[in-house]
Parts: sequence; C-alpha cells; structure tokens
Amino acid sequence: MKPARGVRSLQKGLQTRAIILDAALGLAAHMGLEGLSIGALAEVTKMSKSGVFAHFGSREELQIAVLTEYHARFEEEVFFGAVRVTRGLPRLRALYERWLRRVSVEIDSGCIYISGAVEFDDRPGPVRDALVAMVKAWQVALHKAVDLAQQVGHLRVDADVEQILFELHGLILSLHHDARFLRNPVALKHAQAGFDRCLQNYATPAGLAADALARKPVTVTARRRSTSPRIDRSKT
Amino acid sequence: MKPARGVRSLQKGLQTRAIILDAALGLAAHMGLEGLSIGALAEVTKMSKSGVFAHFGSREELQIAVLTEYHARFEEEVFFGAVRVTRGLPRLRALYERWLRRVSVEIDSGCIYISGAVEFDDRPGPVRDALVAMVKAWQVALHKAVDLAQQVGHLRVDADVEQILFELHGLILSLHHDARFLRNPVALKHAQAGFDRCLQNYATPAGLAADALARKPVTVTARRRSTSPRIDRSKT
DNA sequence: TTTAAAAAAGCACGATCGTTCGTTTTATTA
DNA sequence: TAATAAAACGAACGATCGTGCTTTTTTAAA
Repeated sequence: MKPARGVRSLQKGLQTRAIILDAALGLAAHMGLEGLSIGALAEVTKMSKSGVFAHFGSREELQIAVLTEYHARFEEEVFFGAVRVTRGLPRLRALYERWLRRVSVEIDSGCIYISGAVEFDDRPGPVRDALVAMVKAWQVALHKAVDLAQQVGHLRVDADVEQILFELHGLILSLHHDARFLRNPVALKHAQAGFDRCLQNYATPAGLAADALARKPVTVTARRRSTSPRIDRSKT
Repeated sequence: MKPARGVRSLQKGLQTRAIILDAALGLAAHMGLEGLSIGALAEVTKMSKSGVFAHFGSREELQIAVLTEYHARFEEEVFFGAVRVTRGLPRLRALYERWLRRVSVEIDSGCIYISGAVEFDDRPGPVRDALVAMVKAWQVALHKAVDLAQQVGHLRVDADVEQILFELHGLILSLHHDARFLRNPVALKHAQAGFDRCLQNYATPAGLAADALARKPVTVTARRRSTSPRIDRSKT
C-alpha cells in the first residue's frame, strides 16, 4: 500500500512491470483498452492474475499506464524524430509521414489513440481524461508545426490552422479505417496523395518549392548523413 | 426451435422483437456493439434475460440484427432521401450533408459503422463480415454518385474516384472524432468547409456553377416544394 | 549467511456474462 | 369457451471479470 522505500529498493519490481506493460501494449493494440483484461495479461506474461494486478492496483490504473507508455513511444517515434527536420513544410511533412507509418505500416498493432477515442467517447472517467489530454497534446504539437510553416512563409497565412489539422487528421483516420478494417492495400497511397493535395490548397509557391526541394534528397540523406560528421544541425 | 408456422402466427413476437431491437440500437450507439449486453438490454426493456435472448438465439445474432436495423435506417435517412436530388454535384452534396447530420447532429448516438469498424477490425467472424458488407455497400453507393457527377461534367474525369471517397470519408471520421470524443463544437463547420475545399480540387467550372446554383435555393425549396404540385421529378 | 522486505502466487469473493432448460403465462386458433 | 402454440419467465450453469486477502517465494540488505 505504502511504497515509501529507502532509496532504490526498486529493481525487480519495475523490471517486471515494464515487461507486463509491454505485453499490455500489444494486447491493447489488438483488443482495445476495454478488451484488455488482467486474466489475459497474466496468461501472456505467464504470471498469476494477482501478481499482475499488484503492479497497478486497479484495472483503471493499468489502462492509464498503458496510455502513458503508448504516449511516450508515440512521442519518441513520431514527434522527437521529426522536430529535427527543417522548420516549415519539410518538418510538417516529416511529422505527417511518421504518423502514417505509425498507424499503418506497423503490421497489425492498431492505434490506441484512435480505438481509445471510440471506446471512451461516451465513457467519462480518468482514463478518458488521460486520453483526451494526450490527443490534445499531439494536436498542439501539430498546431505549432503549422504555425511555424506559416511564419517561414511555406503556408498561406490566411489559412485556418484548425481546418488544416482537421483535414490531415481525417486522412489518418481514413487510413486507419481502410487499411485495418477494410484491409485495403492502397489506403496508404491515398493518405499520401491526400496530404499533397492538401498542400496545394494551403501552401505558398515558396512552400511548395521548399517541399519539393526537400523531399527526395532529405528522405535519403536523413538516414545517410546520420553517420557522417555534422555540426549542430539539431537547432535548425 | 423450428419456427415453421401456418401463415401469420407472427404478431406479438415480431412486435416485441422490434421494441427490443430499438432499445438495442440505442444501447449499441452508446456502448458499442461489444458493450451491448443482453442483461442491460433486458433491464431497459423491462423483460427477463431469457425472454430477450429467445428472440435472437445468440448474442452474435443480436449484434447482426442490430447492424441490419441500423443499416436500414441509415439507408432510409441518408441514401433514399438524397437520390431524389439532381444528379451530379447537387446529389453528391446532398448525400454528404445527410451523412454529416447522421453522424453529428443526432445528439449523442454514435455511429455504429464507425465504432464497429474499430471494434471489429481485428475480430474475425460473421459480425465483422456483415459490417464490412454494409460499409462497402455504402461506399459503392457513393462511388456511383461520384461517377454520375463525372458523367454529367461536374467533376473532372481525370480525378481518382477512390481518392475522393477516401478524403470525404476522412472528413466524416474526423467529425466523429472531434465532435464526439473531443467535444469540439466547431467540428461540423470544419467538415462542411472540407467538402467545399475538396470540390475546388476536383470539380469542373460547370460543376461549381451547378453546385452554387443548386445550393441555397435547393436547400430551401427542397422542403417548400414538397408541398407544391410537381410532376415526376423522381426520375431525374 | 541471516534477516527483512518486496514480489509473486494461491485462493476465494461477488458480480456479470451468454446460455440452457423447464415452467408458466399469454396470445392465437378451432 | 376449449385447445394449442407461441412468448415470456425464473432459476441455474459454467466461465470470466476485477479485486481483496493470506501465504509462499524471491530478492536485496545486514
């Protein structure tokens, strides 16, 4: 009950907790947060139900822990990797494409943000609150990227930022629906084409030029150059 | 077990079945198809669990019955109402706007197509099969409307129909997400603006003219004229 | 190596799930 | 009204759910 410990009595505990959480992520991706049961989790991790349970104290806390872990991975994979790209359209495109990969290419693990939004749109409580906070945080991050793209002259300043985000999010949701539910193999291409078409509406000539200039070379050099000597490109 | 009946011994049975199904629609809209339980349904209809159960024979059959009923209502409300509008962009817009209303304005009853797609994207079986068939049927109907719009010269013939459907569907999904999950009151406006912007990419000048011509007057006269004498406009 | 604490297991609880079965109440027909 | 079939009920089943308790095992410190 009271975990007040000396200094670092936390070793095996957090370790197995991480293992459980990892399995829970995988389970929740398939069955959803509501389909995630402690019994099934115990079976996967080859532990007892009470052993698993003790690490979280309640099912609700487990769900929140799963969300928190998912958020951290999403941030790491999608956000932190993309903010190193040049401001403006290149960075916005990088964010979007990493988002695409996260939702579709990762073989069959569904997006918990999307499934959770449907599961908890009518279910008040701390789980829903946590999920809303995470989704909104991601939207704020995207908002900033669009703002920057306007400031550097890549996107028209009279464009409605919320509208752009609404449409881009729609492409992601449509991708998730068509790829995962309908098993449509060309959904990814539609999502990519949708982004390009969105740009043609909202981008400036300078933005389109910067985007075209950055596309092929950047996609390639982003990997190659990471091994070549470079100085302080992270502040761009 | 064997319902082989004389001719019309089916009276009270189908009547209460319809009542149960109506309650099930409401329940599934809130809790999802997976959250729909026979116990809760019995409580709502003030019946016994076994009494409810006997009408469907299994939970799966109940879920499919709910889907079938939802499909019929969706068709009635969205599709059949819109196909009476003039072919081309006016009809496509009518379809889209009725779809919007269905998803958002209906106060808090979520769209079972959308929630079901998330719940069953990883769960094989007859329920998923039925749902996929219905969603695809609706996509086929939309496909035909876009095809017609191309044939009458309202949409550019070089436009990718699947791409248009992908983007329009994305707007609907984004609306569902923002309005229901995030409780964003301006989501509907974004969905409407998104449609207009989509048109500006894919519509011909003639299509935009027809759309503009049809919009205000049609929206008004569609209600007014239904009471005025008219001859055979249903074949347009 | 002994000792104290943390981690995991074992067991059982009340609740709810879908489902089955036998009975009783309705509704329909003769 | 009497006979017959459909409809609804009531009780119970096995299973699974989340969650407490107690005991055993494992880990970390003395």
